[in-house]
Amino acid sequence: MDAFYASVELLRYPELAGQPVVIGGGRRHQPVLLADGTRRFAKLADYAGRGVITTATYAARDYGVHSGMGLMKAAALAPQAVLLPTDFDEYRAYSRRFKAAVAEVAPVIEDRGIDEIYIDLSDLPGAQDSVGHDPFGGVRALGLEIKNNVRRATGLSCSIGITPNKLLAKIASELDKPDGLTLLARDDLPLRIWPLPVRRINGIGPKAGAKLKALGIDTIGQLAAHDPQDLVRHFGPNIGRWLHDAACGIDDRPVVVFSEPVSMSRETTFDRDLHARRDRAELGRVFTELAEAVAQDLQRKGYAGRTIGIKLRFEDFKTVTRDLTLADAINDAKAIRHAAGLCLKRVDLSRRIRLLGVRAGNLARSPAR
DNA sequence: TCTGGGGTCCTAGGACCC
DNA sequence: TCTGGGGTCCTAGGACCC
Repeated sequence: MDAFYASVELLRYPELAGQPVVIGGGRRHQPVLLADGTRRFAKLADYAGRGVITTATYAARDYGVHSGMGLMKAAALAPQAVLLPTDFDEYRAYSRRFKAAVAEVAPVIEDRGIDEIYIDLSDLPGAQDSVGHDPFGGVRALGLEIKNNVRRATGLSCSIGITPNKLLAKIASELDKPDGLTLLARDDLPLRIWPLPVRRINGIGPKAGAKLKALGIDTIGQLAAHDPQDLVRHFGPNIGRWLHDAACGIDDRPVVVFSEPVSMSRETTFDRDLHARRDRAELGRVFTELAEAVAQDLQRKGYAGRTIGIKLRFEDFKTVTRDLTLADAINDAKAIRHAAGLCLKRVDLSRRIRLLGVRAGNLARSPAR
């Protein structure tokens, strides 16, 4: 989906169309409905806190702001941009709608979070057809049908890449954003994929990107031309081989239509860093709330966790985790809080705490309450 | 003006067992 | 006193993604 959260907000506030809009932060900057029927929106410049951008409209991105950027930093770049609070319930509702609209056309879908999916078109009637002189006319028609269905159901645009595998589809879907439809065959690799920077490969993040750059590898083509043995030397056998395969467009991962969850967690960043002793009461209260939230999530979805863990981030941004595996899976708030408390005892709390989280892993199905 | 929240997967060392 | 090879489970941290 294109700029998903921002696009959903534009449906609600159409007067913001074309303007730089940024989504992020807490509840404190709701739009206010004025007596004359217009709305007053918060500006990025008004923000104070530790939030980050979850999504920015394309107009806002022109100012150099992007998702993940701290709102205070973004305010320096685009002070007049409109700031809206994140409304996950609304985005989840639109997420369900767009996925249902796709499923009407192509039901083999892999969920990749709230605004992304992989679709397997290979067994769909017409997928292999050519239309006129276009050998890929069949899949192009399918792509257009999916886009139309999504727009009809949600009013939103999406971008689609149709290729022989998931790796290439992900890259192709981003080549023509927004409202794109990009078709790519194996033969297109040298011309369309190899000139792109290695970071476009899903799975090459900041660390691997920097390491490749240090080796003189900037583009996917350079990665494909590089000696695989040398990549194995620098990245280990698994990542080394994967890097080279990916650059050559090789990817045989199937579209996975269902997978069991592995863990469920809740975490929160405090408005100010808390001290284990001086802020003991507040810390304890939040800790209990997080345990209760995890318990609720588990119960609502019908799971219990045998491993309970905590996460702390300190004022210097160093992050530690501790976990504890029990004899039996639990999803009761009191039991989770107790196990998490045992974990907390194993952490040195001399630094001030920025973030606290509670996690349940090793999940097993449990009757929903 | 530093850096959210919810996830997955991988690695590596140690305990423990046969 | 010094020593095998294979396996599983647990814990902690880190890279990466949406």
